[in-house]
Amino acid sequence: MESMVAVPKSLPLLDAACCPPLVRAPLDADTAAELAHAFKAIADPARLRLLSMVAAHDGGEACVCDLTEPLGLSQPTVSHHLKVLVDAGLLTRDRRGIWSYYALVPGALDALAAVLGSSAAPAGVARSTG
Amino acid sequence: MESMVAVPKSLPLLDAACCPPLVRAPLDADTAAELAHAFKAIADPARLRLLSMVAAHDGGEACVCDLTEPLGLSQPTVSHHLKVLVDAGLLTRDRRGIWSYYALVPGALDALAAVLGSSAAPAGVARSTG
DNA sequence: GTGAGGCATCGACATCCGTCTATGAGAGGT
DNA sequence: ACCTCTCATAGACGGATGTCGATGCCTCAC
Repeated sequence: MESMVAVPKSLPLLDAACCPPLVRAPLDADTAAELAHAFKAIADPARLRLLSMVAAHDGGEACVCDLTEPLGLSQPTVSHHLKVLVDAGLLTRDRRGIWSYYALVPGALDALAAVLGSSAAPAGVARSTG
Repeated sequence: MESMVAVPKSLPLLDAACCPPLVRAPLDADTAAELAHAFKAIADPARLRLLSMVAAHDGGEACVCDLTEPLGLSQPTVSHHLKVLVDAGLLTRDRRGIWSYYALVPGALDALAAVLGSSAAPAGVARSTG
């Protein structure tokens, strides 16, 4: 059983947790599990580099062939990491011809940042005297 | 678990990466590894709950005895997770009497959030002189 | 139709990680 | 001095994770 593919949904937890950072109130077990799942997606050197490489690439998108060499990992491994990021709702996949172009999901990283930061939240998020 | 002694200090990587989020330029392997190490610390349900419970606790600090029961994990496991968070520079430990009080490191989570947020780098994260 | 190129999936392997029980180290009270 | 209480550490175990090579699928060119 592919235990890791059990996340077809995007990031509902971020919608629910966009405003109250985890420093405001204790997290329940379920919310913590979903948040941890999202953070696990970015808690890997290869995936962090993939995110930054995709974001910094020309046009804001990149195909696997653009990422394999600079990352120094095999093509299947890169595809695996990209799949994890897509499943986590952080990347989108757009297949054009024989190439798969990956791009950042706008606001996804910001949503994660909003959970962590009490003051680094995007505009509009209330900021209390914490 | 001392084999991961690569991060004995606070979060130097965050000082270096506070301004340029990962979406600005591709991360080098070394920076990515350090960032991943920091995110791994919070990429766990138990540790996320610990962070929130400590932050929301009376006085902004809590001892192990306050955290074990609501977390539903054994005391050694809780101590293990707290150690990971302390090693990651996210918590401080203050031993008073027979109790160990843990508290959030101010700005630590904000620094991590700043790495993620692209447009969430607003009028500058308040970085008190540390 | 046939071949070639790019990518996803499969299966396997080594390692890491979270959890437990058992035990050791300090501090405080009687 | 002794006991109790709190916490940290040690050792062990099962499951999750990152990586690879091999293979299959799909698209395009000829």
